[in-house]
Amino acid sequence: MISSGRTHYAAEVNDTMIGQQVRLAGWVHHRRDHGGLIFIDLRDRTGLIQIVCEPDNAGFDVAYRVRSEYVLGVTGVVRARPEGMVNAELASGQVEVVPSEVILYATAKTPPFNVTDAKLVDETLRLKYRYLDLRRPELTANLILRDRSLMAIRQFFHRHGFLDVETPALARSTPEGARDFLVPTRIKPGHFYALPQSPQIFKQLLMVGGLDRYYQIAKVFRDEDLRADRQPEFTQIDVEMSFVDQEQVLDLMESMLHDLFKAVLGERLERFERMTWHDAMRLYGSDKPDLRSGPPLCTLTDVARTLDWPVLREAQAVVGFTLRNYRPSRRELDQWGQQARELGANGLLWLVHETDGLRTSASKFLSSQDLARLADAAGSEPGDAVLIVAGQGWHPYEVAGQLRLSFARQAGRVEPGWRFLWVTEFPLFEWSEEEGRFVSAHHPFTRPVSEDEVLLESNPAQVRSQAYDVVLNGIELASGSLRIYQPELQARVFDVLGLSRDEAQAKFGFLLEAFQYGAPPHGGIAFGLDRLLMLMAGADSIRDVIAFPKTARGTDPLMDAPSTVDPSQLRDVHLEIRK
RNA sequence: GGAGGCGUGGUGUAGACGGCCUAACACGCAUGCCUGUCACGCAUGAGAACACGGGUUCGAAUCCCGUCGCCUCCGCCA
Repeated sequence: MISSGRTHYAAEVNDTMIGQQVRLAGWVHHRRDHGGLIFIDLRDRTGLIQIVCEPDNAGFDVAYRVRSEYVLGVTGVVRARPEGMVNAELASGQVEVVPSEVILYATAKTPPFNVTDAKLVDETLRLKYRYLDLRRPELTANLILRDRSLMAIRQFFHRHGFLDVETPALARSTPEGARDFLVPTRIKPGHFYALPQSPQIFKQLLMVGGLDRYYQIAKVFRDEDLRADRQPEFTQIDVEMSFVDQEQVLDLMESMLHDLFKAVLGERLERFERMTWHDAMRLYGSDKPDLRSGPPLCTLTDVARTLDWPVLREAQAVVGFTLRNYRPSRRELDQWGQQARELGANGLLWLVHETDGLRTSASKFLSSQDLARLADAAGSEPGDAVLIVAGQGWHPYEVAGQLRLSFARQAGRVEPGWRFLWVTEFPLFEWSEEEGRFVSAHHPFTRPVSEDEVLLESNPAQVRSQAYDVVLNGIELASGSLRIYQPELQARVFDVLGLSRDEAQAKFGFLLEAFQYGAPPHGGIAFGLDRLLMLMAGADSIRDVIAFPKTARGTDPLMDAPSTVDPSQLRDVHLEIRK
C-alpha cells in the first residue's frame, strides 16, 4: 500500500498500533528542543505525528541538528503518550513515535515564508515557491479534494455508460468566442494551430461518429483577461450525449452533482431550482442569480406609468427591491447611488419606510400618495427601505440586481448553503452593438426551441434556445445546450449570424459536411471544474484549487512564463517579432 | 482598454498630520540554557535606508509625477 520508504502516513498512526514498529517519512514541521528532550512534528500530506527523541535514542544527534523543512525518514515504535499529554488536534495525537533510526534525507534552506503559519503571505511569493506553498495543509487539502472529486466524477460517468475520449489540443482557430491562443508550426509557414477554447466541435463529431455518450476532463485555453475565477487555461468537465432531450441532460447532470457532493463532502443536495432566463433577468437582473442573497426584484413599471414624475412615468422599465427590516444610513444610500451611476444608471431613487411615513430622495417630485403606491407595489412595510432604478430594457434590472448583491454582502444577509439553479431558455442570439449584427448567445450550434424556429428570419431576438446553465450561489458553473443536427437549420442560423455560405463553408465546412452523413440529435454541457472545486473548498479564487496557477496578468512567477525565445526558434516557425 | 487598492528586514504588519524613524512590533533566523512540549519557554544577537526613477522641501517611508509588480472590479470571457 505504501512504498518501501515508509509503512504508514502520519495520520494513520493511532492508539491501535501501540508497540508496533513503523517507518515514517516527511518534513520537519516544528522542532521543540527542551534541552535533552527533543520533539519533532513530522509532516506528510496526511498530517502530523510527534517524534520524541531522548539523548539515548538512536537519531538524537540528527534530531539535534534538524531544522524546519528538513526531510527525514524515521523508524521507531509507537507508544501511548503519557497521561494528560494527548493532543486532540492531531489524528495521531494519542500516540508518539520513539525512533530507533532517523535518516536525514535532505537539509533545507530557511524557507522564504513560513510553511507552518496559516497567515497568508503575498501571493506572488507563494506562486514563485509554489512547491513550498503546496506543503501548507489547506492547499494540500484542496488538491486532495480535487483528486477525490475527479474520481467521483469519472466513476459516475463510467457507471452511466460514458466513454472518456481525448480530443486534440492542437486544433484550428474558429470564429466567434474568446481570443485563441495560437501555436505556430514549422510545417506550414504562416499557418497556426489554435488551442481549444472547448472541445465543442470535436465532441459533436464524436456524436456523428456514433460514440453516443462522451465525457472528458479537458484542459481548455482562452487568451482573455483574468479574474479570481478565470485562468488562461482551466479544466472543463465536458459532456455530450446522443438521442436525448433537454430534460434527460438536466436530470443526469444534476444527479452527477448530487453524487459528487455526497461522495466528497458528504452533503445531500436539494433538487435544483429551475428558472427561465427571462425570469432570472426579471427577478434577479442576472443570468446567474444568487438565490442566497435575499428576496428578488420587483417590476414597478406599471405603477410608475401612473405617477406624475416623468422620470419614472416615462421610463421603459422601473425596477425596485426591498431591504427588509433595514434602515440604511445616508452614507450607504449615497454609496449605492454612486454604484448605480457607475453601472450606468441615471440615478437611484430610494424610499425609507418609517413607522410614521415615507422618506425619499425624490420628495420634490413625488407626492405622498405616489410614494405610498410605489412602496406598496414594492411590498415594503414599515422598517423597510426600497431602492428603485429606472431605465431601458434589462439595464435597470441588471443595476438593481447588482445593488441587491452589494446590499446582501454588506449587511451580512447572504444565507449559507448550496443554492443550485438551472437557468433555461436563454435567447439564441444577442445583438452586438459593436459588430452591428446578431451573435450567438451560447455558440452557433445551439438548437432553437422548436416552436421558435419560425421566428429565425422574422424576429431573431425573440428566438429562445435549448440552452441551459448550472448556477451555484451566483456563479456560473456549467453551460450547455442541445445542438443543431440538421444542416438546413444550421444554415439558417448562420444566415442570421451574417455568416455567408462561403464563410460558413470555409470555417465550419467540415462540421456541415459531417452533418450530411447522418447526425444524431445530440446535446451536452461543460462544467468549469475549477470553479466548482473553488466553491466546494470554500476558496476565494480558483488559483487555490490549481496546483500551478498563473497570476492575474497571466504570468507564472515560478517558471517565469511567458518568456522570450531563441531567435532560431522563431525562424523555425517562420515568425519575426515586430519591433 | 478603463477604475480602484497595495508595494516598509526572510514573512506579516505599524509608522503616512513631512522633522520625535540612523524605522517599531510579532513570527522566522542564529547562539546559549532548559527531559513533556505541541503557536514550548527564557536570554542574547544578526538582519530593512522603506518597489524603482524623478520632483517639491532646509528636511520624505511619509507630499506630487512616472515606471514596474501584485490583487480586485468593469470591458472582454461564443
